[in-house]
Amino acid sequence: MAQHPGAREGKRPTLADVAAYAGVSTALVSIVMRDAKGASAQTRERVLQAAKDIGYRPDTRARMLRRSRSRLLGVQFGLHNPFHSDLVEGIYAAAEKAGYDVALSAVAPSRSEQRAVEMLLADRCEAVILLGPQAPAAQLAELVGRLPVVAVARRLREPSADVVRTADAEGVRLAVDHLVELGHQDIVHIDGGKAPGASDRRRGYRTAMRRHGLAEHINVLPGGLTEEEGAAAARDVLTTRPRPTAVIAFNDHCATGVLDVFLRSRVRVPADISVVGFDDSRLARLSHVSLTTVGQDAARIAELAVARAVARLDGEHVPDREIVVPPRFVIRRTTAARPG
Amino acid sequence: MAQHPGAREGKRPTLADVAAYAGVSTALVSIVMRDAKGASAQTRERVLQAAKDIGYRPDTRARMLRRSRSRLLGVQFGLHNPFHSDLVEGIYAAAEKAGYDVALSAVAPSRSEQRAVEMLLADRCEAVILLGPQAPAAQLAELVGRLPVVAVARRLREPSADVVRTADAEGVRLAVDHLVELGHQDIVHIDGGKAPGASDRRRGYRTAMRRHGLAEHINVLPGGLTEEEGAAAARDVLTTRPRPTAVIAFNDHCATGVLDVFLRSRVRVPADISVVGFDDSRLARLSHVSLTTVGQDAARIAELAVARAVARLDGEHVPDREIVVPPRFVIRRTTAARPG
DNA sequence: CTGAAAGCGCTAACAT
DNA sequence: ATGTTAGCGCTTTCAG
Repeated sequence: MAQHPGAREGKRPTLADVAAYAGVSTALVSIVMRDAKGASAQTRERVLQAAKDIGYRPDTRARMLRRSRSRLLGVQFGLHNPFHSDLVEGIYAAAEKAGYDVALSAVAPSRSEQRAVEMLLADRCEAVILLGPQAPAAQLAELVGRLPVVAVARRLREPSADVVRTADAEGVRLAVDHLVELGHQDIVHIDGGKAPGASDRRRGYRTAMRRHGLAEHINVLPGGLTEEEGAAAARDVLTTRPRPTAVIAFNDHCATGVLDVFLRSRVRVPADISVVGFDDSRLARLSHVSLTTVGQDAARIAELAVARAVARLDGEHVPDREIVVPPRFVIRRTTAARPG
Repeated sequence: MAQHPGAREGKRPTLADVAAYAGVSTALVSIVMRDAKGASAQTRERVLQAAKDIGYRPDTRARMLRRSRSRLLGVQFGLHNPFHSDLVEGIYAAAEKAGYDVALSAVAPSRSEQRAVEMLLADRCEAVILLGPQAPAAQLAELVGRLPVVAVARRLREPSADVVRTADAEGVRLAVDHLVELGHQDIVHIDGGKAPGASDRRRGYRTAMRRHGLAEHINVLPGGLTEEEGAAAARDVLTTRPRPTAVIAFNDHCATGVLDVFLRSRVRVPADISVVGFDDSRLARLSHVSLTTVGQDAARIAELAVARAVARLDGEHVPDREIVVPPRFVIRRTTAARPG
């Protein structure tokens, strides 16, 4: 026996039902449901009770349709990316404050960015926020032609879309400064290949090293975004002579892989070698990891991205396409003075 | 200068616009857009071209409204839960095959299950799939009164909702069997407290131990779902005398915390002590982790959950409320023969 | 403060 | 094969 016989056609209660039940007009019910003014406290009460009685819930779709505004912010995010999860959480909060709903569309190995964005468009989102988009600039530009687009954590050279990102280069500079202060010279960078932000971080590393007169110690090892790639690179580090005394990894995940390999190889962190991550994700904060890292302020970035999207929708004058958020350097327990 | 002047009021092209442009009726355009029959190949071509020319995209909401079916499956998931990410990916795929769209609603520290479900209801999802819901049974039952509900990875004693879950108890039994075969006796279980599945896994552990005549070796340590909690429990393990030779952790995350502490304490895995996880998440598969674990088949669970939701919507006769998916035991490199 | 009525963009009968 | 038309559930003037 089906529990929801004809769930397909099942008519949920509508405004009209509530109106009939409460003995008022649909318009009045609408007013009450929207918390608009124009109804006496008494009527309001009665309508609310009626709605509750018959289990009425406003229909977002009909509402959107009528208002010809969806008040919907589309968010494209990497399903398996913890940093994106943090951002999404912040976006939910910021959007609510701004009076917008959020439509999520995930990108995964089996679901392309293209598809993800299509859904968002079909849902009539008024603007989209793309987290770490990999789409070619041309494609983004085309999208910008249709609606406001905010790209997060992705640099664009001729920004067609708005961009909110962390000052990647500066973040790495902070890391280098910190390590140099601790006496390190042989500081190696495990990079992120062509991931968003990777080239900036490489550049920041090289610049900072040079500024400290450590040009000859510059050493960029190919890495990646995953623990696996970090682990592989860490093995390279261990065979490098002279052996580096400090490692700046592309991100926290990568750094975790590095730590793991060092641990297994009886290389002590931070006594023998210091390790710095990037993101200040949950991972870095785990007490047994306690990773020194460059913090990206997910909450702030999320807030700014939403604010920017809303500003565009409100037709405000927006001076700059790009918002660069300064990183915070978080010193924990994986960095220490150079050994010896 | 705003790039989207009046983006608010900006009228996107509608069916009528396409119709006018192509010089046909809206009905015909509708037919073409839905790929329904009733239009000549020639007209079809012309309409499609017109749509492309003026950048038309069907409006999902209006479509839903009119069809009085949304063909929308609501999915509630834990934003920071990697296993849920795997499930979501599978659900996208399965839903598409079944001709449904997916509406995602995340649960996070700052966003309760209650809120998440509210959104799904407001969006007029026809059915909801809840991943690892923590809501009390009564609340679920109430929800079931409104629409078909499939709870994934959560046991219900008097299932009001449909349930798709892994045979947790059996999974742990497989782990115990494996360890006993390797000669282990002092096998400790780090549990998951009141997380979904935790009590089943505890029970499975106790039962299996007893069946092997190891009742006196039963030892359940309070743990949790996170690396942090796993790490804390691992410290307990190290102070237990006689020291256990094997650990079955609540899940892979927890096991990772355990591994980390062991590594730091110079306790070799698997030479000194064996470790087993649960989930077979990405984490377990990382080459440098290579965790022996009890695999939950995310793809299959996702598929079954969608199938069940669709079956309910189709008013099919469904014999059982509960679908229990057998676990796969995955032997990697964290288990070995008992030392000595 | 309340009600009647006109659509929002689309689909599905029903005509032609 | 194509056009006409009546709503889906809601919001929003505009009159009472």
